[in-house]
Amino acid sequence: MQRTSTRSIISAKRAAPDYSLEDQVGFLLRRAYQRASSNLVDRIGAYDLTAPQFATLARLYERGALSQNLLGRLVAMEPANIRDVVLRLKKRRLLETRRDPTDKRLILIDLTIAGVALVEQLLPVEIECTAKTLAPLNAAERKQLYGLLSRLAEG
Amino acid sequence: MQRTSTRSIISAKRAAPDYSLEDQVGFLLRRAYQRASSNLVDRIGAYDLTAPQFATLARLYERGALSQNLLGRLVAMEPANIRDVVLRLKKRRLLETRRDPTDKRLILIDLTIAGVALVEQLLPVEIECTAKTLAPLNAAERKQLYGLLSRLAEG
DNA sequence: GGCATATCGTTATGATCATAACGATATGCG
DNA sequence: CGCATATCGTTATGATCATAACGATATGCC
Repeated sequence: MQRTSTRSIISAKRAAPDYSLEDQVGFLLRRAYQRASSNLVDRIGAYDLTAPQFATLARLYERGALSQNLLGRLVAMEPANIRDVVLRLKKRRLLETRRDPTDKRLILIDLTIAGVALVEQLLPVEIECTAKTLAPLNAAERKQLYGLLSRLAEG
Repeated sequence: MQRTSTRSIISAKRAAPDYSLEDQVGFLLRRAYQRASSNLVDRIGAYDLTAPQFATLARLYERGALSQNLLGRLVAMEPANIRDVVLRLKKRRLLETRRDPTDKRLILIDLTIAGVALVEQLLPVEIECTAKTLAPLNAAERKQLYGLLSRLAEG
């Protein structure tokens, strides 16, 4: 028999008619991202680089010098966050910063020679990691996934 | 004229033959997750709940009392992380904890009455948020996406 | 020129995340 | 029983994240 209690422990399972956590895109996306990150860190973690850090370096490699804010937008990071990433990479001398002479608000950021070398070394590794993450999918499915995710991200 | 310098600023754009950041699943997943989270926080942020917090509450609602570690596994969080989430939700009296009498290692966690009420209030909101995130996709595409993401997450 | 507005970078706060090391408790098996 | 092994929760460290508030600098427009 269940005794009446002032405590509020309620341990019954409940059925939510139309709801399941597994049906929420956010939850699926979070887990898939965990998997992708894990695959990447397994391979480039030895270089003490995280996925966002490598994305930052790769963007600079592709685009050349960029202002901090623009760089942030191009790797989907808020100003406060890209700042921290830049500081860490700068401390490791993978990139350098200088003031824009014509617009004193801007901090121009660019890879150092060491940064370029590291990116070039890790580009093929990153490609392998993506392949590993996508291993469960065939070519057609990968293409589908990319299209669907791009449309989601753009809203 | 470019003067020879000991500094290593290199601002040339570079073409990486087989690489594009946009082609890396991890990057796409990160941005899609940002979008999904943003949609959720827009709606349930007023309740001061984050997506992982709500996932935790929803899992407890669905399953009833769970040990902290098992709860963490069921919402894809490491022991150290689920601990912090539980502490925050406990402080707000949305869940309660007690020791398992037969296994002293375990902390059993369950929703309070207030927690149950909040979950029931927010379940339909969460469903709306998922719908909003999925808005760019039609029914068939949503089903595709779910299948693909599930296979990715499971590896 | 001068002022309203916008952009850039910074600071502060708080919540996720992953990882490694650790003590406490259970469990399996000889 | 006794010990090796496994599991649970904790602690510590460091990296992402988002948000809000703020000063400094540019820009647009009168």
